[in-house]
Amino acid sequence: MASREEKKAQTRESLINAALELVEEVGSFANLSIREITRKVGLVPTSFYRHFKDVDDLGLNLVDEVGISLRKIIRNGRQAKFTGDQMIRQSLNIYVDYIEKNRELFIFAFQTRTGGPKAIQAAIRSEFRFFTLELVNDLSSMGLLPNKSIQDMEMVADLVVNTVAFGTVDLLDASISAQRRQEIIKRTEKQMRLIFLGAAQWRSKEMEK
Amino acid sequence: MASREEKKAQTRESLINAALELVEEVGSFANLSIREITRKVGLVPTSFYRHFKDVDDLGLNLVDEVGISLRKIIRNGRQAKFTGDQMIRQSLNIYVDYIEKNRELFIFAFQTRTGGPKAIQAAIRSEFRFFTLELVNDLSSMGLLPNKSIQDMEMVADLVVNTVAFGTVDLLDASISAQRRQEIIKRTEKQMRLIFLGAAQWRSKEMEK
DNA sequence: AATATAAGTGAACATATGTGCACCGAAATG
DNA sequence: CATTTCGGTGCACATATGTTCACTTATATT
Repeated sequence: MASREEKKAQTRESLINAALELVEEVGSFANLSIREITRKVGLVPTSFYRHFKDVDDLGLNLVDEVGISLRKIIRNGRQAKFTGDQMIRQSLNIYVDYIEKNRELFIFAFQTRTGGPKAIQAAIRSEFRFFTLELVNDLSSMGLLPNKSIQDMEMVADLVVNTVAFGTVDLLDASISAQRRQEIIKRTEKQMRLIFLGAAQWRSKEMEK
Repeated sequence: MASREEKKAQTRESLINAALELVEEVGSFANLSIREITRKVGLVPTSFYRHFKDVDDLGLNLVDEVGISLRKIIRNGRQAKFTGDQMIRQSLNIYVDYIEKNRELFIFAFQTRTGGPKAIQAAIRSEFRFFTLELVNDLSSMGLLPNKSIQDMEMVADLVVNTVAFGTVDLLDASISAQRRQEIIKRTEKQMRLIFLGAAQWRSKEMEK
């Protein structure tokens, strides 16, 4: 049977999941309430304090999960050695699969990036910053950004991350059709191709500041 | 002296401004309350109903203001005929000046784009969609995207808008230094240059789907 | 088997919210 | 000047919230 700490971990999970579902339903993390969350799980409000200090505390735990997810995506991308031409599409597919399996978590992530409690905003941004830096590593080790300064590599990686992020926001909208979904992915893929096309030519232009 | 309707318009403005300030302070539109807003203005809660049906109603009015602002930016950009090479920088400067003079409004805009009441989210996205389509017009009439299909022009315009939008989010952070501010602008400019560099080369690549 | 721990409970409180209603007084209207 | 309009007021109520505290009861520890 379940030990006490297993049981605890389990209701803790329930609380986190309830919070995520509410974020999607209500459309914002900012006004989640302890009572709302516990109600959804079928607990009494005071039980919440056995697991988290307050709602922001739970939020920071969500951010940690986002961080873990981002690292998994990077790892998956790395171990799947792609062939030059299909690399963009394949990487994108890995990413899309992953975020769709973690819909609510990424809705939370992209939402909290610009809204909600400042501490959580800062934490999320820090995770994305880390992700961007990892991408710089990968892009340069793959030889995709030859002869570029660190700043320029970061600039490109930043552009890539933001582009994909924006596509993601549309993609996570629950009410889109399968066709629209494909359009969004296609569009994002094109945008990434275009970025790398520009990046390949960048060196010369960089000078004329 | 002030007529009655002038007076009314004036307190209406106050309510809107108070709401915008609160959005910046608290970090989200989602949990603004009627009492909070009226308290800030120095009114009694019930007065709110003389101007808006509820907080979401006020929100939709804010979205309208965002729409107006975006149209002004487009217009400004159009009437300032730029020379090819400096075009990107000059357009960006116009934009940056404008959003910094309307800080709170754009914080609201970028925040509500992914969070908060769904109706408002939809309204904001619709405004940005319009902006993107206008940009398509401008880019093509400026001859910046020759020989491209409508879809591809939209794809590029979308990329430009999103890139600038992301830069904006960082830029509107109140606690950044003047130096950091310049870095962000510089980075965004580079990213736009890179995009147009890629766009110029796009035609050939487009085929190999 | 006796005891200690701690997840979940339930009642209670102070506090905050949305909103209806009757009211006031100054501006608009006739 | 008499009357109407209407932005702002003050009170009231129902409802929702965070958080405290003492409690139960199943699991761990001894």
